Parts: sequence; C-alpha cells; structure tokens
Amino acid sequence: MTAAASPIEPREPKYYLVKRHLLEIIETLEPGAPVPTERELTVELATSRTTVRQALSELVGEGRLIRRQGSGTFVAEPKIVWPFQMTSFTEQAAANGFVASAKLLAAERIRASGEIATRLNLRSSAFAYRIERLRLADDVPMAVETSHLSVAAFPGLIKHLRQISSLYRVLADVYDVVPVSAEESIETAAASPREAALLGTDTGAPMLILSRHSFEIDGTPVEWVRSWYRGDRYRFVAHLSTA
Amino acid sequence: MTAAASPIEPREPKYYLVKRHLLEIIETLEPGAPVPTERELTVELATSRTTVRQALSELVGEGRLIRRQGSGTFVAEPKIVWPFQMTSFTEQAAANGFVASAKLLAAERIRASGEIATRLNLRSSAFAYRIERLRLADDVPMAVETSHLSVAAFPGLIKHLRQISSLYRVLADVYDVVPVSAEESIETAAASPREAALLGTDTGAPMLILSRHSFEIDGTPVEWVRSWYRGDRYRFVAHLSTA
DNA sequence: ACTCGAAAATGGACTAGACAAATTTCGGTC
DNA sequence: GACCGAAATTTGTCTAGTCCATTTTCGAGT
Repeated sequence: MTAAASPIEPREPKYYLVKRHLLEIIETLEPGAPVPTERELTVELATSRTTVRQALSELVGEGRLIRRQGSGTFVAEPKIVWPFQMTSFTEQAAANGFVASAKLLAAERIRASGEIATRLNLRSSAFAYRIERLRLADDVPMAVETSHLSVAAFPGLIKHLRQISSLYRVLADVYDVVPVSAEESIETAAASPREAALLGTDTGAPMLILSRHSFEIDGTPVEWVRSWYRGDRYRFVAHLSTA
Repeated sequence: MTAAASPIEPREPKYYLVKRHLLEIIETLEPGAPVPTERELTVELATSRTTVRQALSELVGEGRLIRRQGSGTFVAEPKIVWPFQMTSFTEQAAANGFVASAKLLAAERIRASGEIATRLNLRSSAFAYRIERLRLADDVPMAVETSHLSVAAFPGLIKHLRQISSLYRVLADVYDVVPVSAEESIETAAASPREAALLGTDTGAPMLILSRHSFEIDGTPVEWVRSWYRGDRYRFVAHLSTA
C-alpha cells in the first residue's frame, strides 16, 4: 500500500453530466416516450449540440434510447435476453419460442490464408467456403454471421445450403458431421456501414461479436464463425453448473 | 420478398474512410509503434480533427490503438483472452497463470430494493451487502466488481472479507456455502468516470459487463454480481461441449 | 373530407477553431 | 555532463455554426 492512497476523483466531462441528466429523465418515462430534443437540451443545459449528442450516443449504444431522424429520440425497450449454448442458432431460437430463418448474403469459395487456414487446419492455399448470412428470429434481423468451412471436407455445401437454411442440419444430414465441442468467445467492436445497414443500426454502434470454433469428436475443426449482434439490443446469457 | 430487394448500399460516413485508412496503416506496424498525429491525418485526408478523432476513438474502443495525451497514438497489443467458467475469479486467474488479488473499494450494508431484492430473494426492506472490489491479475487492474449478498445469510461477512480476499473461499470456509449453479450474462455499456479512472481508461470507453447470479444446490440465491471489464483489452472465452 | 405539397422540426454529418492538460523537446545554467 | 524550466507538441474537451436527410405538420386546393 503506497502513501498516496488518495480516493480516486476523476474529473467529470460535461457530456457525462448531460448523460446523468438524461438517465434521470429516462427513469420517469415509459419505453417509447420521447425525451427532449437535442436543441432543447442544448439550451436547457447551456451546452453545445455536439456535447448533447455525445451523451445521447452513449445512451443509444447502451440500449437506453433510440433515435429516429426527423422524428425524435425515445426511451428504448429493455434488452432482449439471448441464451447461448452448444447448439445451433436454429435450435437456440426454437428453445426460446422464436422461428429462426436466414438470408444468404454471400456464399463463395476463397483461398484460405492466415487465421482462416489456421482455424480450419488447412494449407495456406487450400479452398474454403465463406458463407455470410443474415440471421433472423421471427423475421427480425438479429445478427450478421460469417462462417468458414473447408471445401474439401464438405463438397457441394453451398448447393445444399440453398435448400436447407440450417447449416448444422446440412452438416448432420448430408455429411454426417456433428460438432461436439466448441470454443466460443465474446468481444466488442463498432458496426461497419454494411453491418449497420443490415441490422438497422448506425455505423459505429457498439456490437457484440460472438465467435465460435467448433470441432468433431476427433478434434477435426468443422467451422469457424463470427456473428455480429447489436450490442444495444441483446444480452447473452449462459447457464453454468459445477455438475 | 418485396420487389425492392436492391443490394443494401449504405453511404459511408467520412470518418469511416479515415478509419479504413488507419486500419491499413496499423496492418503494417508493430504493437507500440506510433500512427500519424491527429493534425497530420487532418491535413493528409483533408478533413477536420473532429472527424479524425471519431475514427481514432472507434479503433481505441476496439483495442487496436491506444492514445497517450501529450505523447501520441500507438498501435495496441492484441486483446487478452479471458476464459470464464463456473469458478471464482481467483481460480480462473490461477488456471491461467495469474496471481489474483482484490482491492476493497466499498463494503456496506444497504436496504435491498427492486432488482437486488428480487435477485437475492429478500423482502424489500431487508439488509444486503454491497461489496465493490477492484479485481487485479498480477497487480494489473482487470475489472470493477460489485457484489450483492444477503446480510441475514452471511452475518459478519465484511469482517471476514478483509482477511481473505477470495469471496468464494470465505463463503465455503466460514459459512459452508458453495454455489453450484449460476446464470451469467454479458452485455456492453460505456465506462463511467469512476470505472474509467479505476481501470485506467477513458470515460465512455466500451466495457464488457459480466453479470453472475449464483445459487446453492437447493436453489437459494447466493450472490448477484456485476463485473465491468475493459472492452478494448479483454475477450471472453468459453469451452462448450455436448458431452 | 381528402389529397397534395410546402414548410417546419428533428436528427446526421461535418467544419474550424479555442482553450486545457500532459508529455516531450531542447536550450540555458550550474 | 546533469539538471531545471520554458517552449513546443500532442491529445482532451468543448463551442458555434453550416448543410443535409427524413419525418411531421399543416394549410391550400379540390
């Protein structure tokens, strides 16, 4: 313990004061109710619109507010809870009462390199599928998912995928492959313009990226997939036990 | 399927162009190397400093860059991978070769209400502990953790906690309570000035919030805890299997 | 009553600049 | 050469404003 164990007292940026003011307002309102306009807040709090917008942007990013151009800014609905486990998106959705679907955005063969080659245990020039899909639950876009699989291991995969939307079902039915273990990771990043447009949010909005690296019983890598979810709308939940 | 199934073509904000330019630069550099200064980028890309800073801020939030006031902006080290499982922070750290410690920031008795009362299954006026700790691995701050437990279930807890830093060890040794199941959730939010100061980041930086609601074998709630991790530095990893 | 279109209101993107805080640089002094 | 302090450099915060895109409002015309 050093001598200078003084209480940490960070100076508060002005935009944070605006944010706290807005949080108090939000407390008193129902979801869907409008908060004051940016220009009103600028006058009321004697600040600039830039500063007000910074506070609003954080609250939007945290899922507390939603903004609609030309209309106003409104209190958001609570975040959607999304359980995740060792199953497919389709099964996860079904377990929670949603109908899962997918819109194929891209399906191509690429040359594996760098991380993809490593993850799929391929030579650096071998072919790999790159399959990008928009994941929907009850027709509401949930995530943009980019999967990579070995072409050699699953010949003709794209054709099958156009008929059966569940990748895991195709793997099981057609290729008799069932992933039995996986390593999943979660991190944050900002939405690119493309993802933002697909998911109906703004470029730069905070996202939750769920990566899954799945394996067969003998340790053969099956799939490496990264799914981008809107951080302002979803909360991932896992049930754990020591049993 | 509507007629207007046109390819989604979001217009790209100018700051995103700056961001892509910076990503190209980052690719060619080693961690620790400086990127051009804000004013250099302003001139080079014929834009305003505000726009440059927006691009830089996203890259900082994603853990690609770090900024040092008065010094410059530098390529960041890769994110730290942090496995999480049904064990205590102390055990998790040990399993990964770190020495875990904790600095007690606050330990108080509060009146349970709202969410806390619900989570701990307490009457709305019952007492609850609110324990706030800074979590360290090898003396590097990792997370700010706020735990809530029932006072009635664990009398004298704070006294014990001042001697044994591991909460789970206190629960096991003193009260003979071992949580056997838990519900964990992950979401994003922006750092408050206080958390930012404690973790050495900036107010508003994206954080990963890991919440844990743990239970005894008979379903009695033991603890409800929320841990704030720096989103730019950590990636949470879980191993899953169908076995 | 209805429709259409202009005007107003609102959020989205960007600019140019001021001042503050922290660090680095560098010249003068000992 | 070592040290100190001023100056320059760099990021941090905030302001005041412009122009655009979208939505809402509302009045004129039918």
